[in-house]
Parts: sequence; structure tokens; C-alpha cells
Amino acid sequence: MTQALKSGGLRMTPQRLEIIREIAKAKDHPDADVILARVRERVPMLSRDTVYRTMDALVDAGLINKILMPRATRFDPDRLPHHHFICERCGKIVDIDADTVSPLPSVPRMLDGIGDVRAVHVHIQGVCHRCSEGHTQDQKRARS
Amino acid sequence: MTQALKSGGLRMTPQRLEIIREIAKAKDHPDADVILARVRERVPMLSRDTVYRTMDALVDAGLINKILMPRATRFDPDRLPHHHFICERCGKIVDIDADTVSPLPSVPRMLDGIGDVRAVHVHIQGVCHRCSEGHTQDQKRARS
DNA sequence: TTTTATGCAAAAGGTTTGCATCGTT
DNA sequence: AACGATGCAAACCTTTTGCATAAAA
Repeated sequence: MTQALKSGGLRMTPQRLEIIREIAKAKDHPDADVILARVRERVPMLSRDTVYRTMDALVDAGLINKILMPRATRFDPDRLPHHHFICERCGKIVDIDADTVSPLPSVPRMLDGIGDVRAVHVHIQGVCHRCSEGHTQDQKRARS
Repeated sequence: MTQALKSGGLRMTPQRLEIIREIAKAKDHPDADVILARVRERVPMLSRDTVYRTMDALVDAGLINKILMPRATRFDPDRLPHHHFICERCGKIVDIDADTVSPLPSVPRMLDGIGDVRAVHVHIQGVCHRCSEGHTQDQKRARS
């Protein structure tokens, strides 16, 4: 990941290194603030701006993906095609293997008369078991 | 649409009537501000708050859908299942018939061990022809 | 008459930006 | 040395909220 950044003319700094490590291993699709909190345990002086700027750089470099959510944008280091189950109560995002929902929508590279396709994201919206059973952890309150 | 609102215990007001008319006929997935501007041509005293509150009510009633986008939330009156092509340059959203991308992802009602499914949204991200040919109208500048 | 909706203004909250300084290359 | 990155603070923008008033039911 750090390699790909450098070849894009970007510089490697201690802050970026720690942020990259954190998002690379994250399995819960954290937002900028969560990443900030986690990295600050090691780098207390890290600023929120730097997190935003680094995430931007990583997205631009195609190394991570954005997931637009009601409260805040979240980030996904997994670039292999997969779907997302999104709980509308607690905001939890669960990766869904593309083969689970059979079959994967095969979108042509080019939609005639419309444009060319860069990526396909399938959002499966619902209510997770934990929430439907009442004990919503309110991981991070999700609006509407 | 107005019927469904009333049966939900909500009241019909001149503002709501005009807002509902506007979103019902909209084919371009407008955001709250665009709806405000359009309705104000007929109802100049309409406030932005009322648009937000009405859209919320319509979404809660299940009459329209939200589409989360970088700049602002957009709204879709078409409740029939379909996909969206989203231009990452100009932000244009084009409806894609579910049959065009063959086949439609058939997501089970219940994902074992995860939760139950309410809705599935397929976002096909790309660049529309107009933008790839250089004359981006910048319909509404889309960030990142 | 009771209760919900409207408008106004202010607040909230996530994200971006200007600027001086610091650190990579 | 040159230029990108960081931190701080302030700005931005969309969306939400408190409150008094107006208007549905």
C-alpha cells in the first residue's frame, strides 16, 4: 500500500504509515473519526485533518473504497469485489461474499448510451439479528 | 401518495402537496435544495426546513427512496426495483432497468447469521458519455 | 380544540481549506 | 533547496432542532 502511494508522487510520513496500517487491518469499515481514535493511541498528536487528507489520497490512489453512510463516510480496505449488508438500526456493515447472493450482477463494462462503468456496489439494507432482538448496541447511532 | 400520507396519521398542507407533486414527477433524482428551488417558483415562501421534513416523512412512509451521494442526499420517487448508474464526474444519476445488467442479484430475504433484508441497492459507478467527452455540464459539482 | 406543520434562526456535525511551519525527497 | 504534508483554526454546507405561530383534522 505504501508502495502504491509513493509511485503516485506522494510522500510517506509517520502519520500516514500509522493510518495506513490501521485502515489496512480494519475489518469493521471505520469512519474517519474511528480511525483517528485508533491511531491516536500510538500517535497522540495526530490531527483529524491529516486523517481526512490521507483517506482522500488512498481513495484517489484506488487503494481503499468509500462507503457513503448516513452519519459519515466509511472506508473499506478490501478491494476484492464483495457486497455489503448494512444494518439500518446500528449502522453495522457486514461483508457479503459475492457468491452468497447468487448470482453476482454482471454489469457490462459499458452501458450503451450512458457511460462506462468503473465499479459496482451492492448495498443490502436491512436489520441485523442483534438489533432485531432488541439489544441494539448503537455502535454509532444511524439516522433514518 | 397523498393518500398514503394521511393514512399514516400525517396532515396534508399546501406546502406538502406541492413538494409531493414535484418529487413525484422528478426524473433526475433531485436533492432537497433542487426541490426547494422548483417548488418555490409556485410557493415562494416555502422554507428549506419544510422540504427536509417532508422528504423525511415520505421516506419514513416508504413512498420515496434516499440515494446517498457525496454532495447531498438525493431522492427517487420510483419505487419499482431498478439500479442506478452514477457519474462520478457530474453526479448525474441514470436509472438502469434491472434486466439490463443480467442477471439481477437475487438476494435472499434472510442472510443466515446476519440479518433480514429490507432493500437492495445497486450503485453502478462510472463516467457518463458527456463527461468522458469533456463537456461536463457540472450539473452539480460532485466531490471526490 | 387538539395536535401537527411551518418558518425562523441557531445549532449540530462531518468535511474542507488557508496558512505558517515542518519534514521528505 | 523544493515541495508536499501537518496542525491549528476557521470556514463550509448539509441537515437538524427549539420555539412561537399558524393551520389541519
